[in-house]
Amino acid sequence: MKRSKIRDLLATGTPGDEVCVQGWVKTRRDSKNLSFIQVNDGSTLSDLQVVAEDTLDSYGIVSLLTTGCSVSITGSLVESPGKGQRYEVQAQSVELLGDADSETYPLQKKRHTLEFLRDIGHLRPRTNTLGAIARVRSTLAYAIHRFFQDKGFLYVQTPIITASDAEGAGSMFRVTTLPLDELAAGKGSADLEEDFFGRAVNLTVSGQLEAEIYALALSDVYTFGPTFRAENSNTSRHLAEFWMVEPEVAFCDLDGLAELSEEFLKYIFGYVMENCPEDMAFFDRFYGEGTISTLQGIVDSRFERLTYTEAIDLLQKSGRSFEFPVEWGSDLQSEHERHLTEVELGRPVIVTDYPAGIKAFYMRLNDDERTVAAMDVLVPRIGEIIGGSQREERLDVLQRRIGESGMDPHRYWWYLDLRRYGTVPHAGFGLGFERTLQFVTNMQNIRDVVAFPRTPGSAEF
RNA sequence: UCCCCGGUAGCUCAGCGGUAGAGCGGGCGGCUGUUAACCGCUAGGUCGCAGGUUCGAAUCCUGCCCGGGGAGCCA
Repeated sequence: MKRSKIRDLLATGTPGDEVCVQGWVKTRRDSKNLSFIQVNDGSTLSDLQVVAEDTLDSYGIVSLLTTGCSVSITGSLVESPGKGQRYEVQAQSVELLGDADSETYPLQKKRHTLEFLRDIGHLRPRTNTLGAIARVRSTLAYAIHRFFQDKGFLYVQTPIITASDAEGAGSMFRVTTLPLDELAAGKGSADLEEDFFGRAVNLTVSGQLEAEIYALALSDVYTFGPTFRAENSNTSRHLAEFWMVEPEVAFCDLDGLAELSEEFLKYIFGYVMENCPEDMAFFDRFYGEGTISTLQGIVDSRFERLTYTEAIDLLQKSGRSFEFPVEWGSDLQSEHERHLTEVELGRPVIVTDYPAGIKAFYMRLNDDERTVAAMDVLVPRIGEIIGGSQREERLDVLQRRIGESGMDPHRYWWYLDLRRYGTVPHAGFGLGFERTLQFVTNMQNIRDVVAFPRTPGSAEF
């Protein structure tokens, strides 16, 4: 008999159907002449309740089932007389596929802390929380592709190994085939020309520069791939390996980019709420009431627009004392960002036109020569969720900005060529995928919204 | 990297100088169309590691390791 997913059975099954379900036992409860087996197969948050009567040939097997066992069960789908579920399966046969010794199996039929679950990364996707995250994460990724594909954006795969030191954004992971053990032991000297690529290369910290190449040929593109930062940062919002979404749009200015980012966020949040209602209700219930209403509020609101200068003004007039001073020319701290979006406005805000001195060289210089056409999208509870800018498309200005940043223009020869030949106004932004997922699910620690977190000193699974 | 908090049974924690504890989970038994089931019994520990102080250290001190929260950096 063909196996059915529990999700499909609960959604479209009809009483009387002969079905086969396969999955993992969550719990088992015995009654006088029967046993209730909660089975989950990951297709949905809900368990399926299987009722096994002691007249079954395989009842001997049933009495051995413990949390974590994998099973294959055939029976008939019936309306459940009990509370808590509409349907259940009246078992005809129960097969044990894989045992799980209850003395040693780490997952118990009780709630575990997220910290403990991180230590058993190979088993934690079997929990309600990590399962829900996996489903929402997959749906969110799909929503992102769908949004851009529907708009005619091309999905481009930018390199993971790269020689371009994009924007000097922190430490990079070096990629090499040189014999590090021997070199460390003092045998021989490191010769870069002997290295695999004949030069120093690293794992990418951003696909933006390469995405610009394709935007300046195919108009609208986006990347969605892994990104690496070797920063020694130990926080609930940082990973050494994370995924980033980076649209790059030709013939687009800062206003157009702001419009795109607002439409984008509303779309993906709406898509997840519509397609993962059960998982989202779970997060709302167990990880903070208001998770859904906050998201819905964002979808329904009009994002506020503020220039950086106006934002500074607003913060200074707020009369509130901050740990870090508010003054024109220094970057907004997360306490400032959260005050703006949560207290002052109560909805998402797009802050634009930051001082040139605190932003990257490639951001387009405004006519006032003091600010650049940069934007951050700030949302309640998280702060910055998107950072982007209109790019500097004027060759002479870009050359000057590279020089002022103390960088070597020769290393950016191809980036400058894009301005030398057929340059056009263009703009793009970067969205941290895991941070977005954190925001959607209300998970407090980024290590719980990625399957296999890479953080300083930790890469077990 | 800096600041703060923590590491005791499988899990969550109490104990904070004088013989190692609870709840949950596990095992066994009872009861029951149950659903975080319920009731009883029971097993289970290098008190993170290494030094030190003390008659005596889970408890006090030092160093290290690991985890969490915050900061910086950012996405």
